[in-house]
Amino acid sequence: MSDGSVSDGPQPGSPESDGSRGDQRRHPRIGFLLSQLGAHATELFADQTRGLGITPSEAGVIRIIGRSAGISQRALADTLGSVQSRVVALIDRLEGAGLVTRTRSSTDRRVQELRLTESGSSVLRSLRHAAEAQEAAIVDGLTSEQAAELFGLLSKLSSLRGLDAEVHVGYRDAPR
Amino acid sequence: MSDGSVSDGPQPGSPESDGSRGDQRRHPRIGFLLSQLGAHATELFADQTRGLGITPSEAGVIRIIGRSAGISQRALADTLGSVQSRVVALIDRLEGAGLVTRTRSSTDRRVQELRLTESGSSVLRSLRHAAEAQEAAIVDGLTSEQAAELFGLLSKLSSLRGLDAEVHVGYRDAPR
DNA sequence: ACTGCATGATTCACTAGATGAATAATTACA
DNA sequence: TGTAATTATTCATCTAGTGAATCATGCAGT
Repeated sequence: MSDGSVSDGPQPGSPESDGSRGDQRRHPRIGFLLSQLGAHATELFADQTRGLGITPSEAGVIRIIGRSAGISQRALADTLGSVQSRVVALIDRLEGAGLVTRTRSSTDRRVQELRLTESGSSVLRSLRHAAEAQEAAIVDGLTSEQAAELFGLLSKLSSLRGLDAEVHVGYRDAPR
Repeated sequence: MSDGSVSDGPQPGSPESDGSRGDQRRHPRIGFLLSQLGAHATELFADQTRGLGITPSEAGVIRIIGRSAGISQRALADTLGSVQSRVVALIDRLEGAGLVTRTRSSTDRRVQELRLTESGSSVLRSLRHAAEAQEAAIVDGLTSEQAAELFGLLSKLSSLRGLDAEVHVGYRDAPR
């Protein structure tokens, strides 16, 4: 992901995309900056998970299982905003890598209870450290006042958009 | 893209991803917010391009050709941070849709000169309008002072990261 | 002019991630 | 009991993207 992919999206209106030259851009292009910086943050995060031998998706799975031990694959799919068949493949890999276990529920033998193994928990700890390091890297160059201001504005935007921080990004629009 | 994809990345450290409950989160999680809002902006943009019958990647291609009529596929690939073979497929589609033309250069018959057709230009105009509307939607709910402040902070972050607004996001790391 | 190398476009085989439909096992319920 | 819903799983398929190989063309040096 760190190489030259065409990367769908991150350019909702590039700066001066037309022939009208000069730096008189009528609009702030906050959308463009958000897409660009968001993609950048996302790729930094991907670099870090790659160092741990997992993909960003798998990192998300590990985080969710970490805070909801025993969750079913169905519930995991809902939380991710994904579908069951995708979760099967995801867990297949994480189970094969020894990070997650499947155990049939004793009360409902249809469901697989998902839990982190010891090394799964270790990966989760590494993920948290990586996230903290990344946070520090991102605000590096801003004063703490600026960082606080930025956080406030982004939080406001996020709540205005109805993006609940607890729910996954790809989930807004409901898997039909 | 608007449905439940697992969407790699957009969660560089979710809020309170562990068992330690309570809302005492030590870090602002600006990285998380940036990923989330960036993904959101990207998806809004994708919704708009979909309405025009093109993908976000194709929209990027149209923008570039629009400001550099006669560009070669090779130069386009470099600008996109992609590879020639990918561009072939992209242009195949846009040419088939009647938005772009290929003409062999008279001075160097290896190169294909890319230009927008009339409807290609029309799509480009629609893209610009869509981008403006999206910009308005994004800052809706912020005062103009807040919007200006946010723009300043995001610009600063962007330049700190060395993200040149003219260069595509996926291009930082050079296609080896 | 000839040779050899570089370059632009194209094709092709392959991969990864994702999606929806079908199926089997199990549970819930009328 | 029997019928419907639910969980996990498999499978065929799709799309985007990648790198290698190929072909035609241009160009520099001899």
